[in-house]
Amino acid sequence: MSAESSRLPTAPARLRADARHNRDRIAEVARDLLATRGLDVPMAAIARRAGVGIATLYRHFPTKEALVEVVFAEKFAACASVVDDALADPDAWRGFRTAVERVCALQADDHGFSAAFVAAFPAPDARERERARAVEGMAELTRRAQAAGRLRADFVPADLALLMAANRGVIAAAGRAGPAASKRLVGYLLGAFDAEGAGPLPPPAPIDLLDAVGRPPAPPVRPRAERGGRPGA
Amino acid sequence: MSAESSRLPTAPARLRADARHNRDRIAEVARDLLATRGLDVPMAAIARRAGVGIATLYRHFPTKEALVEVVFAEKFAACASVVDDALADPDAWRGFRTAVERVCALQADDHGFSAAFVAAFPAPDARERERARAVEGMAELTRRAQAAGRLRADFVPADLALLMAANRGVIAAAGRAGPAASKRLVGYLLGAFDAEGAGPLPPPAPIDLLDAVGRPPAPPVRPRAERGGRPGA
DNA sequence: CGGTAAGCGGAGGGGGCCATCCGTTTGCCG
DNA sequence: CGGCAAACGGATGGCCCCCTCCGCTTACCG
Repeated sequence: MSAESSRLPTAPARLRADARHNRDRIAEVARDLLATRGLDVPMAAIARRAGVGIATLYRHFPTKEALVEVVFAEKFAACASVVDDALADPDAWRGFRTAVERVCALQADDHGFSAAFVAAFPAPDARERERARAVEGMAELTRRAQAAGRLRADFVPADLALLMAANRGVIAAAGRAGPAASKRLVGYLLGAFDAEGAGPLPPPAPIDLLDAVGRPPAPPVRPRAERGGRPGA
Repeated sequence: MSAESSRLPTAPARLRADARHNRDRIAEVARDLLATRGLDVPMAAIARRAGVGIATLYRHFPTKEALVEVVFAEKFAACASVVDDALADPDAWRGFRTAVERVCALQADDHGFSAAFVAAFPAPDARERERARAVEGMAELTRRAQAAGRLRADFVPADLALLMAANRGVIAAAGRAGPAASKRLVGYLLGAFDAEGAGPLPPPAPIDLLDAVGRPPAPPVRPRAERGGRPGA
């Protein structure tokens, strides 16, 4: 955990003070916008809100992928540490349950997280290994919880992917209510996974059917030209 | 159910034979491509595959929205009739369960369906009323199933939206395995909804975590220019 | 069979996005 | 305080998408 991870070997390690400041500001803004509006946010928007030109943004992060990778690195780490915590729990079922809840909460708190979890991009090897370790950790939690007899026997690790995919869908649909909706979904599914039957449930979240089923991502205002009347006139 | 629904009042009711043929072919191709590749499929792709020019496509369907609306009209109807069937079932819980299963299956069979359910667009009034009726029908199924004591009391109609959103996420993530993954998710959730505890479960579907969490929609080949070495050459 | 309008196809306008180029400004070191 | 390289920013190119315009073809009707 040194203050700053190593940089590309060819790049100069020292940045001018203003450059460093801009870089940090860009990362900060990107974190916010990516979490709020997802991966679709244009680079130009990030640059503008950071108060820098587009060129500056691209100088610090040669591609959008690179920016996303950097921004979500910490989320990765959080995810991995959640799994580690869970593995340390002596109660296998509680460990499994809290790991699921916390990972799903990470997903819900950050619109871009899911999409960037694997970064969608090649992903550096180090990150890739970290991811693999987290996945293996979840599989281990699954085995333990099943051995403890609390997780139903027909549960398979792929069901975790199912869960996360479902969670992703709910978050995308619920908008502002994402975290609440996610909690309720997870509550239902953990109940379904539990060999001993259902427990209490998080409260319902106001999620609309239109959203559930696929309202367009962001139809703010479409002042497109009139149509209908032929151009004749 | 006349052979052809009424047309716009200003448009000529009679089409030339070739025009009619082309229109049908376009609709057919659009059905296929929208179901397979989702709403993102470009109009040009539809036109090309239908063997017509882009202008022809736009002459028959003045906007992409209009095309999607027409193409998914029948899916709407199928959805509504599923609810009607379920309402006719004397066993309230079975009606609820099969309605959920069948609607989710509709979603799974057609990538574009979710996104087009409300068409994302204003949607004609008739369609809008149909949709509202279906929603009300589902709410009624919910009440009956709860009255029968088989659906847990803390279930709320919004949980149906939750379910469909989750289903949407799973389908988007599972790709080819969408229908299987959807079935398993629905199996879990119906188990969680059931006041009497879990039943048997559909088999697991091979869904990868990368997909669950947000692999890019379609990264076929990106032969983009090299980067990495600074432009300094 | 011939005239006419309905129908056709492709080029291109307009917009959004990612990424780059180049003239200008500015922090840094002596 | 002066000079230089590092850093800046806006304009720009390329790509993809939706949609429209316009000259040519072809089905239909008398």
